[in-house]
Amino acid sequence: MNELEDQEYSYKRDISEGSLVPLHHTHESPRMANLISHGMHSVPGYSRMEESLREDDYTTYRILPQLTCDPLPPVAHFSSASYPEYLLAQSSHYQHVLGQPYSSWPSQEAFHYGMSSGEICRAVTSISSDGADVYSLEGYSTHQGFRHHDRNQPHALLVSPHDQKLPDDTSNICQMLQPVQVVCDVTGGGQVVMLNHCGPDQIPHSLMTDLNTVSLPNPSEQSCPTEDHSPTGKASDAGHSEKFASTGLLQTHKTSAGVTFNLAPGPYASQLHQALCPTQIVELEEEGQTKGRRRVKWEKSKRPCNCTKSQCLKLYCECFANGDVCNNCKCLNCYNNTEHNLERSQAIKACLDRNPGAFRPKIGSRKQGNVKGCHTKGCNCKRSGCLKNYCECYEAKIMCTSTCKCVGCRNYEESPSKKSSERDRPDFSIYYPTRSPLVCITPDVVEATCGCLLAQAEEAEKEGNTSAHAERMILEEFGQCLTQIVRSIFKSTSVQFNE
DNA sequence: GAGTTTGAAACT
DNA sequence: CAGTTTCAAACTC
Repeated sequence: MNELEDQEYSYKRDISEGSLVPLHHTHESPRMANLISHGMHSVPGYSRMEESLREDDYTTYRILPQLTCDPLPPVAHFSSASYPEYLLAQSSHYQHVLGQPYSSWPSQEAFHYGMSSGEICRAVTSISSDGADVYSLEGYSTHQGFRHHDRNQPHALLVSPHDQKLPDDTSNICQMLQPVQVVCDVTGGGQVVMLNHCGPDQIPHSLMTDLNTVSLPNPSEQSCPTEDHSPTGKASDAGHSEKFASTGLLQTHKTSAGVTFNLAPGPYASQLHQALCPTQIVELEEEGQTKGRRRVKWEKSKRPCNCTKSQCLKLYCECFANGDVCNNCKCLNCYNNTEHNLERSQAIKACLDRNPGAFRPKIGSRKQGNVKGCHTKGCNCKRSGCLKNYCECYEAKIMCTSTCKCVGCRNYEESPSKKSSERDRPDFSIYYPTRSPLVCITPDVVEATCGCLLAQAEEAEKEGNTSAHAERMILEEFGQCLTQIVRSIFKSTSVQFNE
């Protein structure tokens, strides 16, 4: 088997215990109580809930998948992202080699439940009372048994001590210790992201119907000489936790029973979730099947960077900004790889210190009427008219909005310049978000109008036009601005506007 | 492919 | 927070 084949992953069709869905209930949690009262049978694929232990005021519930009789629905799908490497600063899972079922699976595969997991999500979030939208829970388990650890650590979950058993039989790899992280986004329609530290061998086949992933790093770049391939993966995970803890991105906790678990702080969990947005997901090509295994090939679509001075450790680097390690790039002196984990982690931390939302997608979630969402910060273009790819809004195929601070913007609905631009642009028909209607002439509108006029004056000057021609251009621009303002006002009041 | 332009990110 | 510098992508020739 060559190295390329080593990159391919095989997936076992069957596991006896399935993926983990840690749920927790405290007596203070009416949401969980409500969930229980309505029965967890509504959770697809999970039909049996057991009360496993009772300690202090807390009760741990365990949901065991019954894959044989309650398969997960066909809509279920996973996606994965490489961003979690930021969270856990581990070497890549892409080193996993077929035929070594006990080799560690040191990095994280982010498995995103696109299934109707609202119930699961609500259950998970019910452990916390801090009102956050995104929760990140991490621990180790074979039997899905997490329990609340500390009242002061609402996110902290601990695995039951009995889950530390390791298998005697190599064929029974699902009995292995299964480190799992659950990220739950309440605002995302009840999405649950599970980060399996273990190999995809342990993913139920029924969950593999629509598997997506991000780019596959080159094994040579991903290799980590210090990586531990011990059968249990415990040493690796512990090491990774330490590395991670050193970056401040992950807290490592230990139970009285000696069981360790990791906890990613909420903000990073949020970014992790957002890193799973479809824009960063590429196709996974299924190559074929062998007995009980799926063999897949990961396809890379990430655009290579050409950084020369940033060491690919600043947001100038697209790979870094997207949460990817550089792979097949043309960059020089690159540190955005697992060989420079320390530098990379420090750089990530520095970016997050500067801007906690640094790794969040710039294109926010869709809003009313918008097909593709809007730029969260808005652009600041001055000379491109927002009709070139310099403009982040234009590049993302979205209209500029009132959030933008651009000057001389043409990237709005029905802009004459934009119309001609659209003709040269493929797939433009798929986006028709509307510019936020300006229902009155606010100072912002005045400022924007003046900006347009100034831009037009600059353009006239640049073209060496006569003052009369420049004047005419500016007046025409003013007319366009007025037309736009009036049209927006009429549109917002649903009154027909005839030019 | 080299040089220029552009605007985001980083820095002061 | 504003102004300046750095940077890499987009663009032009």
